[in-house]
Amino acid sequence: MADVFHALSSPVRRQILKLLKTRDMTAGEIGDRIPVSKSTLSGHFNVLKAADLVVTSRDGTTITYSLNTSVVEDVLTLMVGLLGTQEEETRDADQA
Amino acid sequence: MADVFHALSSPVRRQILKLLKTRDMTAGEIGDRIPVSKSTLSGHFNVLKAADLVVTSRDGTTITYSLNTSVVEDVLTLMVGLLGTQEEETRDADQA
DNA sequence: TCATTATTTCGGTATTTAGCGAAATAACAA
DNA sequence: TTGTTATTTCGCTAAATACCGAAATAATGA
Repeated sequence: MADVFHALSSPVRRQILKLLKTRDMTAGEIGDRIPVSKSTLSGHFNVLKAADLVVTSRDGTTITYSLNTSVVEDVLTLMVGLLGTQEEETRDADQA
Repeated sequence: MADVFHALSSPVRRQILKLLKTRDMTAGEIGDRIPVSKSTLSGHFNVLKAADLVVTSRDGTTITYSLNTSVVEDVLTLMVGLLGTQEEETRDADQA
């Protein structure tokens, strides 16, 4: 449960969590919604995984990310929703 | 309420908040308890102020820092207590 | 005004972080 | 085996952050 705070300190990572709050998504789907290279996104995934905020499951070549539903995580997503992903968000696709 | 998450991402800043949760303190008192230079600490104070997590009041030459008690802040300090300041904390004086 | 105490601002360096494109890995189908 | 799609790892650069000591600012008392 090491660096949850650090994981949450990035607007991009908060947006990833926000997307995953609506439903599970593959790395590619997330990539379609967040304007950042795949490699950069992969780095963010690693941070989120290290913080235990997301879990993955592989199905063939695609990897699906899901929020790690746990007590701590509940509190955190509550906060994400409470405070928004950031003042003016990265928001490039919120509902898409 | 801009970067609360960023403010919380530093172990030193989380420890400052933890200290202030017990009582208000002057910059000097906090300096006595956290092993970091006064100038560095001052930088951390700025981050905490920018995030609206602390407020100050001057009395002569001393400046006292207090937690900014507000709805958001309540949730946050709750989290700080819940998760600790970090795995192995900076903790050099918790009760001192 | 000069000295004293408390705190901040000012250079400066070192570490961390975010970002990229290209190459590597993984799973599978032909 | 070759090819295709999905994702990650590997250098790399640029920007942000943490840290320090020294100088500057602020408030006050002698």
